[in-house]
Amino acid sequence: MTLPDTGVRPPQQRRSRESLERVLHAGARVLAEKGYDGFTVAEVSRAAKVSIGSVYGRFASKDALVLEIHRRMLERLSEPTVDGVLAVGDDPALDLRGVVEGATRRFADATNAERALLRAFMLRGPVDPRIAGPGSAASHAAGRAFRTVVLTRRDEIGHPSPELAADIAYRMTYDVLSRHVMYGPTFESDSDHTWDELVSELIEASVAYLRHGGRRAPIPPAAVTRPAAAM
Amino acid sequence: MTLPDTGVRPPQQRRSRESLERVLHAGARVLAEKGYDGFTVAEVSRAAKVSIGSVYGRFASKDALVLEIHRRMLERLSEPTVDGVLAVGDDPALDLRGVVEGATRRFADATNAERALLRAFMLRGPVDPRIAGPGSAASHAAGRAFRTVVLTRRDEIGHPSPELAADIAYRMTYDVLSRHVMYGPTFESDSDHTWDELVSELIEASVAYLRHGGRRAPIPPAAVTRPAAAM
Amino acid sequence: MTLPDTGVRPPQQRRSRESLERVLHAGARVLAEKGYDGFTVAEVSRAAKVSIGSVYGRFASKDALVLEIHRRMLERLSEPTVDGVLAVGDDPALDLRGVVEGATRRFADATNAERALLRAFMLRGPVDPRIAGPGSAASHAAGRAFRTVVLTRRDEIGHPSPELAADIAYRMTYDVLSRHVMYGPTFESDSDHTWDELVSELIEASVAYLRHGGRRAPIPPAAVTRPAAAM
Amino acid sequence: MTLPDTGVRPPQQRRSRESLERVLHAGARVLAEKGYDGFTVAEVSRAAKVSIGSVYGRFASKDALVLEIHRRMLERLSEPTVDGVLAVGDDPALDLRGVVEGATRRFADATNAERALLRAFMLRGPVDPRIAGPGSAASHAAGRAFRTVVLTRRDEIGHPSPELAADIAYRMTYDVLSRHVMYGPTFESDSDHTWDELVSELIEASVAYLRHGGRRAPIPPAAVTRPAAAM
DNA sequence: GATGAATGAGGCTTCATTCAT
DNA sequence: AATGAATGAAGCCTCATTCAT
Repeated sequence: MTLPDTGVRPPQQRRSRESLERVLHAGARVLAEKGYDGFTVAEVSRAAKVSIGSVYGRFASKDALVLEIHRRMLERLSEPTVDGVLAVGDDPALDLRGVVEGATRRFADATNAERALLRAFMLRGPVDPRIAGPGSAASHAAGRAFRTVVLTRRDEIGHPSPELAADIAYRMTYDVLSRHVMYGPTFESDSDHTWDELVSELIEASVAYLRHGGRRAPIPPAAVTRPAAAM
Repeated sequence: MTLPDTGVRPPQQRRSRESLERVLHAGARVLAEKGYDGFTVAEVSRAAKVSIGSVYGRFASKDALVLEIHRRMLERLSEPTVDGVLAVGDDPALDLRGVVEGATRRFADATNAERALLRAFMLRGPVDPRIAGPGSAASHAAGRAFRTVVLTRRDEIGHPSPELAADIAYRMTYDVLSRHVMYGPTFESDSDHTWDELVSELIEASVAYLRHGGRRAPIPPAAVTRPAAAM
Repeated sequence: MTLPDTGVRPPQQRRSRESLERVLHAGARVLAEKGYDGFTVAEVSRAAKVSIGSVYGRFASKDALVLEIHRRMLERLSEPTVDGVLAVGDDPALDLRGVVEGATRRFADATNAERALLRAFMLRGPVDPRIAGPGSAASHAAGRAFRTVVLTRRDEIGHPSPELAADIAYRMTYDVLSRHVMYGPTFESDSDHTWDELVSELIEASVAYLRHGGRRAPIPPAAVTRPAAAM
Repeated sequence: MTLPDTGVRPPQQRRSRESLERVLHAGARVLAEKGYDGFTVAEVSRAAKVSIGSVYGRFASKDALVLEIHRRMLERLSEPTVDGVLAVGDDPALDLRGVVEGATRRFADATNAERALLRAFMLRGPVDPRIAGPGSAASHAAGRAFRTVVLTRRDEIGHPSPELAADIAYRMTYDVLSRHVMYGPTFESDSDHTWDELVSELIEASVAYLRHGGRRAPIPPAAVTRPAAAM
């Protein structure tokens, strides 16, 4: 995944590299704490203890700074997530539940690690395609990895279209966790699940859906629904 | 659910009431078409063909206008959704799949009907608690209805905590559909499902999860996983 | 000559028209007194005793204001000049000197009337084609009028190419007077001629050049130079 | 002609002198290519491949650099022009036309050689007296030389005030050529004369004006104006 | 009441100049 | 001396809100 140029002015001295990092960290902090609306150049310059001119010495514009913060966050996030998820598939001891659990937890951990920044960018994405584009690309990559891993246990999948099911399972996971990041634990529903509970149940839901999801014509619903009752 | 005062100045005359409605509709249109960033008082006044002064004659502030548009959207959305969802539970012919399908489709239809406005408010919510509060309350109400209905088919639920499962199923539905509304069909994953496909699979996933989700100690995973194989 | 849209926002109330004029006059004053460099929106707003926002209520941008001031100056200048110059040609009593004198004086008077503003715009033209374009067009129109009038006395013109000579005569007049406007009376040369002296001599020079300018092979220079001496 | 101190810091070492020259040349290039607006210290430092600090090591301020570039341009321009023009007067074989032609061509060549820089400074002069002053002085010197030479052929001058006529002729030449330099060939008038054509016609105009210009009392205007008609 | 003009704080950006390294 | 990073005043522009008509 190639990320676009974000208008960063390459530093030539040590002092300048330090200040560039100071600005980036301060910017991320401001973004995380005050959101995109509170992210003004003056505020960043204050937080970084650097003059406004200095910010512009490193970044072509406010947008360039935002995009670079975003780019770096994705860099921290994307490759490790993809690699981590793919690695799960390599353990032959794991059944479908095992790989779903592994992949989901890796993904959830990565997401959780960048909660605060992700929140700001997820709210900005729909307004700015330069955020949405790379963000979406990173999610696509993670989704491909998730599907790849899940489909290695294809024989355990009962859903008539394993590809579709794997995709939907990824979306459910991505969307529930994203929403948790954006709005907190109790927005949609008043029961306050911890992040770990949420993750655990998403795993359960994915596994159940992959195994049993999708209406299959030949099997009468009742039979599918209550196999245990038949025993 | 009590909604807070939103700073609307009660109109005294018929002409006033008409102009108030014009402003509200134009405001909703602007919000839907140009997003929160494009929602300026001047733009609304233009769209409503009403003077800026008149807007302030009806609403104490720009925020008051936004909140009132939000309040009305929730009004259109909330009660019908809750009632619709609850009504599903009253049909004794429906099994668990039936009620999940009915409840999910009612909810999805309602959400879809307000896509454009919802999009703007969902992006605003995390920044403004006066949006998030009522929005969350409305979602809570819908969630309660969903759970209530689903739990009427409690005997079909295999998940060890039916309440938890019903809550999670609602969240999955809410979050996947919300994200679709906010970011479009291909943000998280590159396969482009239609709204209806998405809804159908969410139903499948919810049903599978409710029936089979949740690890239960006594039952060895393999047995649960592949009952069909035993046949 | 059609002038381009300059980004003026049409006023709808009397109050607003007044303020528009106030801004335009103040802007012209600032431009005349402090030059283009001193022409800041804040300065204009101060001079017009109007808020900065008000300026932007009338004009889309600082540039739009400048262009409108320019447009109006050209409007005051161009048509009257062209008409005045052309009218000179209609007097049958005038010989070549007469029409050159009339045309030159009309032109000079018009130029002199807008000295201060012309100065600012002449310095801005080379940097901004939106100034140079209409300015040049206005000069072209005046030049055409000048040539038209002069060429009605074609039989008095000794220059082998009357069209060329008329054009050059116009340029000399335009350029000397423009430079006087831009730099004052003593820039190029230390003798300090009044505007009227300058105009008178430009007339003399034009007449002499039209009558006797251009080397013609058959006529020996001496003969051309001093016909009077032959008498 | 004494030129003022321009704030140049005298270089002590060879390396310094070289860098000073680099800055001056780069500055002139930037001024010529991007105009005064594009002339920023950062741009010059880039063009000169010298640090900003070094620029300030050589010149007290941006203005000091500009003034020094100006001073040097005048140095290249002024003396050679004056000497060249004066030399023309020494050739006894030349009549009035001859000296006017010689002086004008020397002057035009010199002007043309510095077109690009002259353009920038001519636009700056009216704003900055430290540019206008020396520039004017140089022009005065050239004007004096021009008049001196022309007046050596005083007996061929028909104008009642030869001094005035010589001065005006110089102004016409200076102003037409300057304007050409500043605005290009077609600003005032749409016919596009080459530089050489322009120079040739300026010579014709000057000669004609010197010989025949100026109304003389004894000769009745009508007689002068329309001798042909009398025949 | 209705209109839309007026206000001005606050946001982004540039660039001459200073100064630590 | 040389480097280029740091500084901050000053410029342009937007927009929520007020207020004269």
